[in-house]
Amino acid sequence: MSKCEQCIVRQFNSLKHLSKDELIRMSNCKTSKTIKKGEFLFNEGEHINGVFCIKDGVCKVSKMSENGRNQVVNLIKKGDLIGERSLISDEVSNLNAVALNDMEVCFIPKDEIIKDLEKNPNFSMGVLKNMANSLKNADDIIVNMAQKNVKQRLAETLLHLEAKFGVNEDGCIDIHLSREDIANIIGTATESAIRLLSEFKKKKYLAFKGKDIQLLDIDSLKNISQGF
Amino acid sequence: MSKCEQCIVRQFNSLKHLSKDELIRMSNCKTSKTIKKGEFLFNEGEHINGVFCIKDGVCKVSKMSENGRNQVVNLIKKGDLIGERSLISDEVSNLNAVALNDMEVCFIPKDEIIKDLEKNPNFSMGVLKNMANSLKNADDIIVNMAQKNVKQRLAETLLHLEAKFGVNEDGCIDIHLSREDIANIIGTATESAIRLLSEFKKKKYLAFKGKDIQLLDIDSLKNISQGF
DNA sequence: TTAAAAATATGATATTTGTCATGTTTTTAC
DNA sequence: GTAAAAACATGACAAATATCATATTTTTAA
Repeated sequence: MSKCEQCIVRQFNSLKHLSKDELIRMSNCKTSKTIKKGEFLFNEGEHINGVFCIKDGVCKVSKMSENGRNQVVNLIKKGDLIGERSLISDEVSNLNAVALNDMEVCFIPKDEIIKDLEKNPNFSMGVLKNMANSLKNADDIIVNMAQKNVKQRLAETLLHLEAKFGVNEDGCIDIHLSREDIANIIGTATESAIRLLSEFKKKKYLAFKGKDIQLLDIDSLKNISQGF
Repeated sequence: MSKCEQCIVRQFNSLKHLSKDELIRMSNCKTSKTIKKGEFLFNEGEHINGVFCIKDGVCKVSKMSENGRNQVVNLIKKGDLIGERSLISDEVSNLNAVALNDMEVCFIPKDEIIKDLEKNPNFSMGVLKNMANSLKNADDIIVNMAQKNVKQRLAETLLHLEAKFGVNEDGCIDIHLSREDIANIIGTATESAIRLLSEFKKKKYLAFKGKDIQLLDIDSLKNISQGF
């Protein structure tokens, strides 16, 4: 089993604040898992009791609305931690997480990390900073959901996805999402998302390569996202 | 000037984890302020550099959307802390806060609190728990904004307001919000909010007393909020 | 490879919501 | 107390979006 103290992935999240000793202890109690595309990391209503550190792959974090539709609230990628909230509150998860492609993750049990959180102020400040940042993002998303129309949100989301996942050798946004996933991110019907993507394609703001999306006219998309 | 160690308000927020010594030091560097209805606690783009502890009154926390409309993301009341994020990141505020009625607040400078955060694990865990909770709420709001229609969101918001602020001697929700405020919470046009409130009134789900709102048929409102 | 299933696409239509106009009521400031 | 401003209210209409139907393409699994 790989060793946390030698793992580069931890450099990208709050685990970078842990000392070598703390990492060695963590290594001894963590478990590594492979999660296949489409499988769950965890489900709404489950006790997570630990933190997942994503070594590779991407998962979507979503929640069922009372209307019976699924809303994607976050995409988590290599280097991210997920489940930090389970460390802090004893409640069951309010979200579920599904792998969008094959993933390599490590699971670190809650009990182990809690000690570090209490003894290592650098680490707890790191976790706090991370949460503060997530909270700020969440506020921005709330404002966008509440105040922007579907077209604006689609443009915004496409720009955001390209910024977060970069482009592959084809120039396409380097993550494969179904049209339904995209609709569930922006909070609209799948048909509406498809229609608007077609419109954007017709206007040459983007192109489809296979099912992936290449952004062609960033400026226009920015303008649309801002309501011009 | 009143003393933090004798102030009951702190029992309602993470400051309850501070020791007597820490509170005495805090007392010596805090400032008390009276904020009149309609005045700002802070504005988008400002460096806050500290935390406000609300001794009395209510403020709305909002953010301008790129569309030029105001979105209320939170209501903060007696006992709450606001500005915790400023402790953790050095960025300017992304939100602004306006008093909805006359307020009594204490301002505690960042430098003072940072020390406690690093030295008192109970306190930092308390702040973490608080943030974790806010984050969970934010996720719920995102899902509601994205998946519920305006009528559902209005019903949901009315129930939420009554749960948070209780009812006064008239049986009305004990907070005065303008129709515009309500519209800015649910993310709709003021006219739409007014129209739906009138509809709810006509159907006897609620009544107006003066400008305040009394919920009459909680069950129906719950059903509406859930899409029935 | 091939049939079945899932995803994508698009039209037609109904519903929801926003916008503009206008009038009334309430609040504010002098 | 009164005039002006703000808040509330409602109608008419336009725009945005959801829903349902159906066809095509792509993916999956045997």
